[in-house]
Amino acid sequence: MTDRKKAVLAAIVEKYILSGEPVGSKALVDSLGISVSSATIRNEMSDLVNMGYLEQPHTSAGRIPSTEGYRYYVDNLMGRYELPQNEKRIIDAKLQGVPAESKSVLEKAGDILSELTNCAVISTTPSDAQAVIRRVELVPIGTKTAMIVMLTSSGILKSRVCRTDFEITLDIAETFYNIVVKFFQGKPAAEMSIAKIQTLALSLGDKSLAMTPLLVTLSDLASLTERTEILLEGQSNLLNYREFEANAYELMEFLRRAEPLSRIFKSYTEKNTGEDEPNILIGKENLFRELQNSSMIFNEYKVGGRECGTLGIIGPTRLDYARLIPSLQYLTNVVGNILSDNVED
Amino acid sequence: MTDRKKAVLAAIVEKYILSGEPVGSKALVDSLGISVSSATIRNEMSDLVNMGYLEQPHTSAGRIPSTEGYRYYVDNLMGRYELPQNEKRIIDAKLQGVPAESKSVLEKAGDILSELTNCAVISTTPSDAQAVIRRVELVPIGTKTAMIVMLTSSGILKSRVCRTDFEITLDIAETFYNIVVKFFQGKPAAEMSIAKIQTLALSLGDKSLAMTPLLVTLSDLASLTERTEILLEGQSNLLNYREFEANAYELMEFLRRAEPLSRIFKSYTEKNTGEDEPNILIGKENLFRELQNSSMIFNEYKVGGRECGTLGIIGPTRLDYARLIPSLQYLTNVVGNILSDNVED
DNA sequence: TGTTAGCACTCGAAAGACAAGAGTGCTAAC
DNA sequence: GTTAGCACTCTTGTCTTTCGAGTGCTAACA
Repeated sequence: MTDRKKAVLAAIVEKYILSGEPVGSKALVDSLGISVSSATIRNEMSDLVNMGYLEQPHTSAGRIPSTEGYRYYVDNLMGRYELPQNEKRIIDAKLQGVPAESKSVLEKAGDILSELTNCAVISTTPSDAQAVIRRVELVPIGTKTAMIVMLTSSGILKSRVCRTDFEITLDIAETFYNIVVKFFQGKPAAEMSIAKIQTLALSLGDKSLAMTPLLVTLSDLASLTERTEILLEGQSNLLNYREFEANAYELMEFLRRAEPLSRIFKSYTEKNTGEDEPNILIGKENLFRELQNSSMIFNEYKVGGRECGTLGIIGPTRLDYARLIPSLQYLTNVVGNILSDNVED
Repeated sequence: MTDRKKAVLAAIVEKYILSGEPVGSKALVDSLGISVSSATIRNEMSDLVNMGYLEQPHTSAGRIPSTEGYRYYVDNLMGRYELPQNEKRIIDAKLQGVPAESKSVLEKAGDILSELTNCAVISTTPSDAQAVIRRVELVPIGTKTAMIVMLTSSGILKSRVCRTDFEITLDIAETFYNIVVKFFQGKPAAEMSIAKIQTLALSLGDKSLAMTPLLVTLSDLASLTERTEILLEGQSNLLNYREFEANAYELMEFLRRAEPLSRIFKSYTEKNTGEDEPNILIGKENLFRELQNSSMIFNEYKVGGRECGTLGIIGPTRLDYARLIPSLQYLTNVVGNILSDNVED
């Protein structure tokens, strides 16, 4: 891989990212600084095709980068930028005053990022399989209705309304708190299986009937700390790319299903060696057929020093990787910081 | 408008709804029970064009219903169906076990409805300009963080996390509750303007600084009871209709903006004379350009006997009105009932 | 007066022909 | 190793032609 080949590949990738049209040798010579003829470049391009970095849609069209070409570009050729200060300030300003709930923060962050990138943005709400239950509150709403609020050590806050057939008396509330202190507080949320809850409820004698719905709701909440919810923003942006004209529906349905995405995220989160680099999946590197002419860039955000959620961009393979990565990185950082406030104190 | 004309119009509308292709005289004769020749039907069709109920895309194509044609069909010709019991049961089953929060209920309902109709579904969270604050709770989350939960007379439940720079002591909490009882409880949520809150906070002397964020959050919550949030489900369904091929992006962005939609809903809710009929807006009857080749069917759901939110379907003008209306009606009913449970007691 | 058969006419969609243009690959010369 | 030159390939756009579905009209009929 000579230096000139690298320059040619980089130029083709960048030109194609901008235009979406196959790049020809002549147009390339102009944009490339070097003063060589188009024929020379043609030879280089032909080599790059043989090496697998470029492909031609048909004989007489220009070349477009292959998955491998993008990969080489991203790994070796692409410049690394820092997001300029004023962009950062704009993002900060937009996130100002967003309600502290993780979902609101992520929705807003996704909104900002999708506008910034013209791509679809996916994010997962914080989840933590190791989370320990820190605090549980029972908030009376009506005589027979209460809201249960649960906070974990990792700052995950979940609440749900629970409706029962019995009056929630002070006595019931007290029993509930006793149980919480004895069996839940300080224990891993993952241990609160439905089965456990049910045996526990049975042991309560005459209070069992009234307590069961409360405990079941609490166990639901506990199980939510493991399960992530997937949020999707700016999907309509995808409609603006020629490459999705044919199968926009398929792609959007795939994104809506959410579950495969969370599988992808999870498998890469586990692999992750700890450094703050975003994961990049280009074109055919995606195992799901629906994503094979898309690229994803995703990055985990840290709440209280621990990775527990993901923010990602999905678009066509010709993403402007160099520009998007710093945006994504900054936003994951900011999101992590905002959500970490829940952990403090 | 002779009986036969009515039959012809109805048949054309129904055929077109099914196929999306202009309907010709010959094909029509077959599907129409009457034994007349295609020439006769052609005369009728020609009349219907003159009356404004049909239009032809070009001379040698079949006819398609105009906005007025659909309108006449919906108002006079369309059969009225009741949703069959087993469909109802399926819907009920799908809504079983959904968390009682209005947003979760509406999301699920939208999901069900969009799958049932192959359309996009929009819904608004309950809002009530006349709502009276029934109950407010301060839930400690951390030393400096609390969650404020507010319940209105109409069963609207809102909560938000509030982070302060001061420790939320028992004393502060007590002061908060005193203020709530004195100034908020039993009062209309709409009266809690920021200005009022600020003068109130100022009068608190040395506690003012600690109380302000709490009161501001509460006032935010109060203002949320008036403002509706718009939820959108199944938008990708729209991509399956030929009529949206060209401007899917425009339509989806319009739906995403949400605000114009809520204006539409509001203006029709006010007009509403009280009977439980869904509103139907067909094609050009929509004032927004982006909706002029779409139709909307929407219906208000009642919480505690009072209309306070909307559930609606958006699709191409050739909606299967007769089939969709009962589905929509049933779902608005069910949603209303589920959400009304929050009001009881 | 309403209905029908017959037929010329219209128009769009599909298929084919053709030219233009962009880009390539190869060869021979520098 | 580089370059100019040139024939070749393949797409895109335009134009024509053909085909067929569907209409509108007229004249005849019940």
